[in-house]
Amino acid sequence: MAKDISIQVIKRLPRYYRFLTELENSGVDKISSTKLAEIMSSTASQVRQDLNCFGGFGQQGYGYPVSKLREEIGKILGLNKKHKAVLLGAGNLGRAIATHLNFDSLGFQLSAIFEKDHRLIGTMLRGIKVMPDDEIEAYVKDSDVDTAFLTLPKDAVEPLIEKLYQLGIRNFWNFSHFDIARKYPDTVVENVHLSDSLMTLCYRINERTADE
Amino acid sequence: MAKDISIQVIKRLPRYYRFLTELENSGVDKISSTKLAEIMSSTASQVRQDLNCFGGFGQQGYGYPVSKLREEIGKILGLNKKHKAVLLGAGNLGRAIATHLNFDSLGFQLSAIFEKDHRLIGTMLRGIKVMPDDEIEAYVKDSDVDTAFLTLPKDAVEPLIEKLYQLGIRNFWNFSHFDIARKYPDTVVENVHLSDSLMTLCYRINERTADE
DNA sequence: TAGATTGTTAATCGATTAACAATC
DNA sequence: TAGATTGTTAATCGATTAACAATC
Repeated sequence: MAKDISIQVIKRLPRYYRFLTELENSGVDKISSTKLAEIMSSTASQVRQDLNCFGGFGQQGYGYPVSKLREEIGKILGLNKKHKAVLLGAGNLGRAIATHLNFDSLGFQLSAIFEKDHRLIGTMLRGIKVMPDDEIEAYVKDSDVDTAFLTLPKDAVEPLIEKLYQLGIRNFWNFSHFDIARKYPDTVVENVHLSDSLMTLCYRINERTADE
Repeated sequence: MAKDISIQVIKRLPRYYRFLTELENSGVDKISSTKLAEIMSSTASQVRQDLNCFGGFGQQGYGYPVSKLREEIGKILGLNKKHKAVLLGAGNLGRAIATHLNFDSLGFQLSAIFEKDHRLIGTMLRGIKVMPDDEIEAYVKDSDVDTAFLTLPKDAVEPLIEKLYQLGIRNFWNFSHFDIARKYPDTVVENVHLSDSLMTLCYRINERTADE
């Protein structure tokens, strides 16, 4: 189906979706590529190119219908799906994710949480009881989990990842520095490297200061 | 100084840095662009182009000295600097960041933490006492803080951001959905949008599944 | 010296931007 | 109809890849 949309376009879709949601909530019902570009810090040309990758959602002489466009982008992203996911790690980061994100509207269903630390086992997060991490295998075997969220340090992910792979999990939201995609090329891995982001910030601050 | 290095190159630097650190720790003392490319899931050409943006760190016929290269990239990123930063929000996400990241080696010094929730005020994080958020102004005025880490929701950032700007803070590590750069074009903003990342994962999972 | 591997220029590829005809 | 704005093709720009001379 998808005729090779570039990753750059894909990475912009969540932002379109986010801004369109805001527009819809503030009662705006149509928007031009020019206005949308302004919000996106982009150009009208790029907006039209991006949206036309997926079909003509606009109307000439009028613009794009906000609500419809938002819905379409949601469908393209597949947010209506419910990929069953397990969260590994109920430390601060795991808890932040479990409590702040609304998985149901992001294409996932968080179905279980596992943790090694005994003090955290049995506590509740978003109505889900934190389970001991040696029960992962039994749990995943009996369910159709296809995704794992990894909020564990690299050292903890390393010995665990093979088991997850064997259990058939192929999709990873990875906060650790373990390079999953390199070891398992047939997986889908979205990395969130917070320290990389901070280093980039550092560079950009210094660059700006140097310019003056 | 910096002669307009593209953002793509900059975003790769933290990864080079990370892998070079690993190589150094495992006792490797030289590496070729070919080997480094393999680790980076890149090409030898790109590695050489990237590194040559900043000068000739390699030696023909030999390769790149791991330790030296790592050090140089650290300098380019400015990790030796210590930008004074305050963390706003000591919820799960704020605590995760405060406890997991080693700011000192990432170009920053976390100097204070502020929070609204009374139950968290007075608790310690990494040796720093969480302060009430109405003391931000007095604190920043007397210090040379130039950076803020924002782990608050959009609604909390919105009324706060003007104050931070007035206090002279121009650098933001922003976890909220508030669009700082759009309102204040003369700031440096590094956004971490976790939900965008998750939506991208969702798309890529569906795309992969559709291909089969 | 011969072999290896960089530094750097040139070629290719892809993404962004511009332009404009189509059309609401 | 006239005005506005999309859809889409063409032009430009920049990034990646390839090639090879320089050199350790």
